Amino acid sequence: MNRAASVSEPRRRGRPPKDQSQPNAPRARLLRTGVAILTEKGFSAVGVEEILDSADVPKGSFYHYFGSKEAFGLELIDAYAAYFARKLDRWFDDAARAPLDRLRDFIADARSGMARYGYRRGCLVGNLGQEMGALPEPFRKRLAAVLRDWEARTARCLHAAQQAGHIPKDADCDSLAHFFWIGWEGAVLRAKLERRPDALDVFARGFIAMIQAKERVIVPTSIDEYRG
Amino acid sequence: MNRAASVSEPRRRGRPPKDQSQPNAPRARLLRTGVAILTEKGFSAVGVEEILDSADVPKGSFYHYFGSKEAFGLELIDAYAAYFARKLDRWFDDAARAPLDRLRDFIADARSGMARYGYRRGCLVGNLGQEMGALPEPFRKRLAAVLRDWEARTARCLHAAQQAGHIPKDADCDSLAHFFWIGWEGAVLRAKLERRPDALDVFARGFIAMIQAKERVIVPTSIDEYRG
DNA sequence: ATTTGACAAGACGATCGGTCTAATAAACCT
DNA sequence: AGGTTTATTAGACCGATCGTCTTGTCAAAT
Repeated sequence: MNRAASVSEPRRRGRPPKDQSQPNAPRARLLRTGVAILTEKGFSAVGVEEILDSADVPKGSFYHYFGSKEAFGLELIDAYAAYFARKLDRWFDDAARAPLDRLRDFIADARSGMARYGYRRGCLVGNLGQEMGALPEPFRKRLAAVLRDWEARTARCLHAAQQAGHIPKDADCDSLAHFFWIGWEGAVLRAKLERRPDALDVFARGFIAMIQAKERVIVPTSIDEYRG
Repeated sequence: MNRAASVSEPRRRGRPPKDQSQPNAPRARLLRTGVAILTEKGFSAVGVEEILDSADVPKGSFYHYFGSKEAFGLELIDAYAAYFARKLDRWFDDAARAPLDRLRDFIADARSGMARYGYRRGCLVGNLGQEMGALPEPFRKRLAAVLRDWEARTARCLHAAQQAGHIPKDADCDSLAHFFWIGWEGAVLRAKLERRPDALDVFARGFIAMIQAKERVIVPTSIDEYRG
């Protein structure tokens, strides 16, 4: 509707916009740096200028690319969610690996990702979640939706494991995925606080053992009303 | 050594300090409101003035009672830790209840505590943990120590359950307590994000089922090096 | 060359952050 | 009472931050 037929368009006049899809176009740099800084410090603690400086983008440009700090924050969430969804798919859809190994692979990757930055960076979603009280309302829905999306992807992986007979037939994979992300965010938080991976390991081990247990461990809760 | 014989002291000169042990002496009010506001918004997002206003303490007084915002924050952690430790003991040492019921009681209490404020307030420790990158270093050790303390109290309760035969003999209660607090902080975060208690319920149920499982679920990790 | 629109530079003012100094209040002492 | 000592408060201070805006430069189309 709004940008249809961009191909046969009679070519707009004036300076054409930079190809902002280039991975180091200013706009993309701002998003990348923004994610890096906010995963470490959160939203309220960081001023736009710090991001500008770090991304080497002139201050005058910020409000050319983004309408406000809030709008920037929302785009940051989207960018992070997209990046992370790709990552999840990369691990969870790797048909060459057994489903539960895919989960283990993801966990190992996340672990080494935290190690790479000295356990100083956490999860953007978890970070902003904690700040909810100080954040503009639109953030809430967005963050909650992102987590539900990750849970859905995780649940698919668990279903695959179930079909492969690696977790019990009667396990409720959706609830298990929900449990996983509740606890995993806690583990990331803890690892960041302690600057060591122990929490990640403890939670991951516990979870994997738990889903393989013969006895039913998660009582399926009424997912019915579990909607945004 | 330092404040010995305060009874027979020859009475100091000058205006005597207000009795700051009174629960609504300015200093105590500042700590109370500080906890309330920071559990909602975090540290960096909140200015001292907001706390002063809300506590009805004049701005000039702040640096009479506390050396800086940072010093105030540290005291806040202590106050919260003390408050919470009392709460834990109250539930976990209730000899009239079966050990696992004590855990359930604590969970129910925390749940209704969150409900009371519309799921807008989380856990001070979790909140500040997320902000680590933006917080002065001293906070880290303090927060980590608090969590270890809570874990130790929880482990005692689990040991009692073990002795009562309600959880398997070979369960590693320390590791289980560790697992609990990793995930519980995640659940509080999630509940705050979604403004609903579901995450608390899901995690609590899963955990309780898990610790009762006959199969060993948590592989005891090397707790050896697990020191501040 | 000139137009057009994409982008950059950096000042701006309002506001708010944490901190500090000077004033006031409340006891005590002689 | 009048002066001394200490507790508490009022409000100034200065630097930072946020979002905006004016001005300038650049690249392509005409």
